[in-house]
Amino acid sequence: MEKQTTIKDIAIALRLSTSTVSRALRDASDVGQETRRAVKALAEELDYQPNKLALSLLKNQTNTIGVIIPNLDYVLSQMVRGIDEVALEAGYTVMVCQSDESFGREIVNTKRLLDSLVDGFIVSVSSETMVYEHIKKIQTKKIPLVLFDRVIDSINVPKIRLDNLEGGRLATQHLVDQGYKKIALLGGPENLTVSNDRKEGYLQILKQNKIKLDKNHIIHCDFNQDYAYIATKELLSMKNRPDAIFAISDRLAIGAMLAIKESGLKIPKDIGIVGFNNEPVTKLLTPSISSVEMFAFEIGKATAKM
Amino acid sequence: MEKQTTIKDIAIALRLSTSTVSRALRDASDVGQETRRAVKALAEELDYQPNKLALSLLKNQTNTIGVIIPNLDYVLSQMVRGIDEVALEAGYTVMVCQSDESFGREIVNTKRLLDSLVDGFIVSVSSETMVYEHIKKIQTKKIPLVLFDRVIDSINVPKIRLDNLEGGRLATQHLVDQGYKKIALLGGPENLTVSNDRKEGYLQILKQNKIKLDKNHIIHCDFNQDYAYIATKELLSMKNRPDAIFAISDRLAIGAMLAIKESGLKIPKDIGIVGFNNEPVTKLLTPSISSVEMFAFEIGKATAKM
DNA sequence: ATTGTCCATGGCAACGTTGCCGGAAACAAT
DNA sequence: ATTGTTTCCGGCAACGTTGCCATGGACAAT
Repeated sequence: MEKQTTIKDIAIALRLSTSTVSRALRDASDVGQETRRAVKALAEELDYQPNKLALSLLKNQTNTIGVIIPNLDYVLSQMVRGIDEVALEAGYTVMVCQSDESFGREIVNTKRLLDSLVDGFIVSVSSETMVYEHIKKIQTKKIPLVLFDRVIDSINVPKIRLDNLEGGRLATQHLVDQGYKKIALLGGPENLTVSNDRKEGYLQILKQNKIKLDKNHIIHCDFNQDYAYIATKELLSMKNRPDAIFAISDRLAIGAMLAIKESGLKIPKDIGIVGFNNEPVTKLLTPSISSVEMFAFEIGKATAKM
Repeated sequence: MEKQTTIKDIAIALRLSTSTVSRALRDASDVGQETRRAVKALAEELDYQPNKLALSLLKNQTNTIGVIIPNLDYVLSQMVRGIDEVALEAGYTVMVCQSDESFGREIVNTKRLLDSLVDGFIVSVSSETMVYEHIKKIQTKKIPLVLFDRVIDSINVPKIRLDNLEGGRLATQHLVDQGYKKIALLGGPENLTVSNDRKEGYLQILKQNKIKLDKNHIIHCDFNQDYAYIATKELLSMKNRPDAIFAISDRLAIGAMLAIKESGLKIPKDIGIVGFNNEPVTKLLTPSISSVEMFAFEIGKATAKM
């Protein structure tokens, strides 16, 4: 790392003071025509880049926003892309940290970003996260914070998420419409609002259609394809085997389909399935999982704007 | 954003000098037992966090590494996860920027990161990138740089990539072994080494097996599912229709399969297909695309270590 | 000739931290 | 009593930048 050319270098070369150079560079008033020209020319020649660190220190503002997400699956990637986009335009840079669904990592990440003095936080909590001290800490420091996708109800900040309740209703209704009667739910971790809202929608629709619920047909598992695979195997081996599955995310749906395929059952003849999230690959699946639309990219954009 | 408590605050409260407080906090020598205890206690109480900016300015070191990638598809996500992992352990934070396959964006991003004074760069160039001034600039500033996945041959820096040549050979051989004779290539942009190496492997295997090549069977397209879909349609409508397709990435393979499915042809009876990259969803496809294994995560780790 | 006004520029402090040097106090050795 | 050696601490500069105030010269108005 070579040392950058500084304002001082220019000042010395031109026998000026740093103040004058600073003003000349910023097109401020109170600078002579001639000097201004000279300064700018030399700056150009020496490839002068203002030192952001010094500025940040002075202004106590880093022009950086920290993003903490549990992973980089398709949906979140899209969101991040959206965030990135608006941040770029607004002159901010984003620091993305993955908690990898681990609570400990999430803590470390917030800590890091916190003392990197980011100007704002955008967080989607990990599935392990059940204690929110670290999040609250962000608040007490009065740093802007937005929660997205996975949201914590008990914390009072701007939140962005899908209408998961409605989504859950739609997905379930879709299966009901196709005539399935014993619809199982492949859910996420029980503490996640995303998952619970979708589940609530599912329950509502069952009730509305007077379908009796077999409690064994509700399985909670991690957001993990392999887990879903195992869970589905279990579902399929039940005496009262479900004839349809509502998987709370596409990733889970994929695990489920693998299990179904292996069991020799046919979709949708023997068993129906519906996912959530709308990853593009799902188009491929035979028959296509009817995923609920969700414009992650747009959502990311909206989040970042705040 | 509340103002952080500084070393000065502690100094004043304890009627000490900032130097002493600084030393006490860092467990340096030359500090009395008693003072040290007092300082640490107060620091704890006031929740003191050292200001990284000030430190960075002083040391001219930000403990940050910049990552520029064209997108966040499955493979790159995995790589980023790997990078993230080692960076975390090493006490670095990563700034991920997506160029979105746009040359302009890539330039802006490098510029941003450059004057954020990152300590190192990890770059995978966009598919549009054909001029490398911005990359060279990183070099002239003597900032550590590693190119990965998509690599530029003409630049002399550490590079990390798959053995794409061998990968291309394996994939093609796989199809040959299954008895296909007219193997088409669905390639990426022509300026990308990744793509070209795989293509080279493909050509080698055809030659080795004395399979004559129909030049029309080689199609270059963007790394884009829709484009692959169109290209495949074209392939399928040829007089001399290929009986197998080697898609240079899984994403392209998916596009191709969509087109095939629509045409009513059956895989693998009527037409064979093989992808690259090993996205996990490909397990699902009937029959599974035999993707060449690639441990993106490990690769990301290796990259970051350098 | 004195005063006032304007313009261009320089000087200094500040942001939060550390590194280096100097110095006071306490005590031991001469 | 002088000198030396510790031990603990404060002062100052520096990192690169900007904001504020001071200062000097030129020139016009009195």
